[in-house]
Amino acid sequence: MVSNSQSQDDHHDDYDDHHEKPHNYSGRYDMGQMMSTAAAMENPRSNGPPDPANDLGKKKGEKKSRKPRYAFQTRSQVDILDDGYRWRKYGQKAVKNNKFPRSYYRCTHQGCNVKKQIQRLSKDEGIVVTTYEGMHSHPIEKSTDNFEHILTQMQIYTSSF
DNA sequence: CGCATTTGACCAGCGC
DNA sequence: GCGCTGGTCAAATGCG
Repeated sequence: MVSNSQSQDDHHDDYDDHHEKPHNYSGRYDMGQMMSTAAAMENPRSNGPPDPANDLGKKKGEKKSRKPRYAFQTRSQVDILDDGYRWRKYGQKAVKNNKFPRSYYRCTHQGCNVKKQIQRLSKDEGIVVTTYEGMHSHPIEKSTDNFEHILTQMQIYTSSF
């Protein structure tokens, strides 16, 4: 898409930075298990015909939207904000209004489909916006006994305010 | 050896 | 109906 060096330099300027503060959560607790059984979620990608006679799939009874999204703005130099969970990067795309790429992370827990995306503000390179999608239904496996980490997070939150 | 990360390509949705 | 963007997956590679 960006490969084409055609029009893509004048429009695209809807820069809405109406980010919510760490205290503003507009959403209800919708367990992100909507796709837990996604084990059957196969991808008819490269291999076109996965199951020609298989028409039972696609039980899209659930709405793919309605996913609570929590955005947090943090002042940090690194985008790798460790919140105590294990994340696996599954993609990276560039944003139109941002010269910095956006990183997509996913929780590596079984049954935990929590997603997280980190993006930097082109306006303020020192600001990192972390958007969490879904909720964790498992304990943190990180050693919380490390006071240094706690202090780090405390500083982050303190800086945020 | 296992896991996490990287890049490219593909699909779906929406706009016009 | 076509084009475009965003988003996700898949395979390969590197590192511990």
